Amino acid sequence: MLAQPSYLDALNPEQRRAVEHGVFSRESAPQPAPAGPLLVIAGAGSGKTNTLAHRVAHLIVNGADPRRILLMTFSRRAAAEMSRRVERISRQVMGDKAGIMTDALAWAGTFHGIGARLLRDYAEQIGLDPAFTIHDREDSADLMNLVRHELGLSKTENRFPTKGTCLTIYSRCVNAETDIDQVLGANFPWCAGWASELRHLFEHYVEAKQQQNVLDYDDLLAFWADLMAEPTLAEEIGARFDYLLVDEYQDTNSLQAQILLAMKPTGLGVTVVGDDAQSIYSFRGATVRNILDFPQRFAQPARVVTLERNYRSTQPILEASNAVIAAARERHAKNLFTDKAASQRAQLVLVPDEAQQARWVADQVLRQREAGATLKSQAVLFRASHHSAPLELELARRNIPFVKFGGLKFLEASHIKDVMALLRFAQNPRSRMAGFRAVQLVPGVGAATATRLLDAMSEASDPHAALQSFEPPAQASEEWSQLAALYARLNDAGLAWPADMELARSWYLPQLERLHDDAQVRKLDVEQLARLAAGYGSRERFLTELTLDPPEVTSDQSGPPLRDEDYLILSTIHSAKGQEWKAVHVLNCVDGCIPSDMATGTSEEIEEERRLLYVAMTRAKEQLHLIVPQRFYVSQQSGGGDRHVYAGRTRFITEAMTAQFEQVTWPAAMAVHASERLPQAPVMQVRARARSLWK
DNA sequence: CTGGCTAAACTTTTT
DNA sequence: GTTTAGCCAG
Repeated sequence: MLAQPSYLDALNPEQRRAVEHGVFSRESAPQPAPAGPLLVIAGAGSGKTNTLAHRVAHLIVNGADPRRILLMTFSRRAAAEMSRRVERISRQVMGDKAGIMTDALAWAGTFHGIGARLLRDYAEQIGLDPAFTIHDREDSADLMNLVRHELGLSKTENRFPTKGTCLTIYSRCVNAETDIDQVLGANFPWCAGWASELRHLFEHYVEAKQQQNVLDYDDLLAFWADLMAEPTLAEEIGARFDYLLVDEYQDTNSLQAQILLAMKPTGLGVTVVGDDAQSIYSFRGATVRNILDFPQRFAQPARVVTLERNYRSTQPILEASNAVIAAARERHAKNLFTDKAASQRAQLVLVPDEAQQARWVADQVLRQREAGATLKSQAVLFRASHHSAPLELELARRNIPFVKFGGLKFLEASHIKDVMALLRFAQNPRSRMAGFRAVQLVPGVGAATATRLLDAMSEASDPHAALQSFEPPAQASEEWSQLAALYARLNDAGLAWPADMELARSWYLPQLERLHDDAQVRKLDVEQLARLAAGYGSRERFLTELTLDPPEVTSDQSGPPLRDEDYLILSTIHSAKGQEWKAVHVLNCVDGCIPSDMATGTSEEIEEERRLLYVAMTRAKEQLHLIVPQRFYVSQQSGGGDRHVYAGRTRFITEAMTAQFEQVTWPAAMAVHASERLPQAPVMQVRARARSLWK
């Protein structure tokens, strides 16, 4: 007989209720049928990840089959963290056997990643070729651009929306399951005049994807939903899992909710966890209605457990954060409380400009380290990736190591995309996007020759043979034959990954030298990619998983710091979700940055920006600094040249709320000066400009 | 037809 | 500051 399991002792009563919901402690498997649906509303820092991990571990310890647990998280990073914790908890009870059990927790990943796996399994049954490759956002945008050109939409009299905007609109329609007119009206009013052209464009975009046997991110969800719309398949797939758990449910969209319901129509075995106050992905179609309406989606309504005890932050930090979110227009009452008393309030730091902000942060970070805090226990958060640019310079100047999350990714560098295109084209010869990029690497081959080749390949029953027999222009023939030889070898069934990568790399390096002045730096990235490749089992897995879960760190630096080295964390607020640090610095807490001047169109957008600030603030355990640079250097405005503008403190911290903060002015000498100069209302001109772009 | 050039437009958050 | 459309010489 199992004793009262001690791993549950550390949980508070609400957490415990969530963990134990419907789980019967018994010595041996199997568990009885899973219980009804469970919704956990988990406030910031309330031990959400820990609770979910305990629930999974508790299920496994009590006989649930880990191979039949589907665990969906927001990123693969979160999935890995969850698996790690589940194993640690299980180990307390099961000893070494726990490792084997949790290794079997094979279905942990993102909605998109799980979708890709299921679609490959069931491809043939829904008319897909299982060799499909997956387009990342850039590939999707490029394909959209191609179609846009083919339809003559790039030279309309009034400017047609850019490829990125088109893709965003398309994606929104798919993810929110909404008609294009509605999406345009609600989110892209300046494009409303283009509705019929866009519809036409999307029709051809979908056609192009299908011809090329590629799926974009949206397809992974949409086709999964389609798969579940077929009753026999839905039955079969749903029955593969006893338990279905979803983290960060507030950031799922209606398509994801539909998939969830189709997987488990009764709600038996379903657990979702989230916090409506931390919903920050509506730009991606996420809707907070998913979590609010969840209890009523099933015949047997979900049990709701609310976690309000905060284990992360000190009382003053929590009070300041609560004050910010209390001003939200719509708020689902939750009162976070903590035992962690502290005398130090959150700081509101006034600095003259962004350069001084960078200096202040660097000083502060070093001071904390002197006081014993590692760099890794500190983070600098910001709204937009480029906000950290001056700080990155300052850190580099002072030799303070850092790692940046969010923003431009490793995979977006052109030389990395080149290598990926070479491999993707080998994997999927129907992919015009990959082929178009890959073959133009041959000197003397441009867009016209590439198109001629791709046309020949798409008409041929054997595209590989068509490539081999293609006749390039005379001046390219010698280099071409080398590329053709490369593809002959890449298609050899006997080739064992990662040998493909080696072949592609050795063919590509001479091209790299020819194309780029800074070939040496780029070469290091290509080598990094080759090292990464060795960690995957096959070419298909490498391409799929890298696309769905790209390395998060930028590679501009001389390479990511070594694992055991100490480094400061720089992150966009979005990428900071679910994380926590001892000390948090939030850059640019001014109107125009938070809220972003790109997101002040509707009150919904503004509310989301407020939640974004709340998410940033609630990452802090002991120290929180919101920095307010007063002067910005703005360049290239339509109105006339570069100039300085004065920015006001973010509107989300009202005058009344400033009592929650210790106000600091730096350097001290500017204190008097600053209070005279600080305008009450925001005066950044960029907002008007941004709006006028679309008028 | 390719590839180098200039002029002009654009600039959030991410699976 | 960065990407893209368009032009033109070879």
